[in-house]
Amino acid sequence: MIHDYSFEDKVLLAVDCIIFGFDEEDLQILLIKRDFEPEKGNWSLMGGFLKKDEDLDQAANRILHHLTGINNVYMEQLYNFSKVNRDPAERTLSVAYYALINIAEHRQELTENYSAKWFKISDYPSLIFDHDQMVQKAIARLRYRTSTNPIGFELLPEKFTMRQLQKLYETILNEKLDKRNFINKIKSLDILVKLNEKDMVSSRKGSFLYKFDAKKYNAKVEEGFSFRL
Amino acid sequence: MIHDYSFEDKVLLAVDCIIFGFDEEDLQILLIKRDFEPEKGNWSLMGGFLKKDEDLDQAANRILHHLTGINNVYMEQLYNFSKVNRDPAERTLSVAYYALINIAEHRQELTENYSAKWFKISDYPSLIFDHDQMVQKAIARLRYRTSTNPIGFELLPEKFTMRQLQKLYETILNEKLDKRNFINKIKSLDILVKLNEKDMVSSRKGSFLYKFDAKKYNAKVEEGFSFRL
DNA sequence: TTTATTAGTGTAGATTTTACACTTAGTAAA
DNA sequence: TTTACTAAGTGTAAAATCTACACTAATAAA
Repeated sequence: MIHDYSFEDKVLLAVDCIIFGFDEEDLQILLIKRDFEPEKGNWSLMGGFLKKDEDLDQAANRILHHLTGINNVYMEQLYNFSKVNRDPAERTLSVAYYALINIAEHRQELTENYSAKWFKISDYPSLIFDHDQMVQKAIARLRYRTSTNPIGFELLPEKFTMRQLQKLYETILNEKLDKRNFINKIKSLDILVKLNEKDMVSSRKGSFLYKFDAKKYNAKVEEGFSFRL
Repeated sequence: MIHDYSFEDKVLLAVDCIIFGFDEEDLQILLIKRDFEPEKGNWSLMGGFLKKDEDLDQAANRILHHLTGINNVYMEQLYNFSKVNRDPAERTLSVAYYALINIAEHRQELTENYSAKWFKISDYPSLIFDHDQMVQKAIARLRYRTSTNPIGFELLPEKFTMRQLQKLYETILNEKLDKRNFINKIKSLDILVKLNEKDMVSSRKGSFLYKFDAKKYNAKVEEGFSFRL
């Protein structure tokens, strides 16, 4: 039984972020080229180290903000990766977080001020250390989470079309969905508001825009409703 | 961009284990009375600190074995708890793991050699630090995991009756299940073997014993089967 | 031999999921 | 202004799954 903490080993704790975006057709992740050794010049998740006066959520937000200028997005802790030699330079553990970004809203700030680059999930370079494993685990978690919570909307503009939403789920779940069945399902959930506004980009006819109604959703949850796609 | 790791803060990393058992009627957790300050004399999860030459899975197994004599059980990393003042004595983070134990098989060694005690999930003392939160999160994860993976069997003896299995799921999911529907569902999964043996304890008639057929399950998974209860 | 107790079994109705094809609205080109 | 083009939008029948429900069977103890 341990009494005196001072005999215990301390470790460096990194926080690495899998940042997801969605752009019309593809689920994407935001990567940076590492500019220091080891693995200098190779692609990497965004990361940093936990400081002693912050918790992990704060660290993840700080790191995301520092490297991208982005604030206030959906983030969730994923897993603590701890293999002894995962970082050849020194013993570090890394707590992975994933974040959901609305690409369109943040494209400017990202490309103007930071050296990050978006890659399609279906075709991204291999990453340093165990970062590939982190991405795979993040995708699995994202699949589960988007099926049980209405967080997919975080990846879309505030106003979106049914086709965008469907395409998003198809991409995340990696399966083709039937248009009518999908719309019927979504409508039956009754957590969207249909706007009197059309998106005219995707077709001549134009398609109606919808918004996620968070207030309605929360009220329904109070009454026992649970989202399930 | 960080270059020299030596300027970064290091932290103490604890590993705490939520150890689940199941005993006829109730889901239980194994707790110990803390015998050092702070919070001496209060009930606590089993924990210890990560050593620099082991990964978290190893640490969790070592701690479990050291405090209970138990080896080779199902364990899964849960979450990394990191609130700055969660341990008033010193800044520590804690990675929670949960374990599934077949109580009957381990009762002897536990009560003979160690000072741990089983408590019903429905009625256990309040715990030190953020350990109550850990337990709640572990229950939620257990609920999800047992619905999507055949790990419930880890909590039962190798040979078990349908009623035991049903009672187990009822307890974990916290809802009453219909006997016939449950059995039909389980049978349709086709991953159990019925033995020519009866358990005569629970009734005069006796009830047939079953075993989980891991080989068959794995073969089915290969072919695209997925467990879902 | 009777009694008491839990094990074990099937089905009809309700609900949910799936598969599937044509019309409409609007733009752009002729 | 007519025509052609493109993606949006809509409903239903069949299949699959889920749910509710009650009696008989086997055995040990009295």
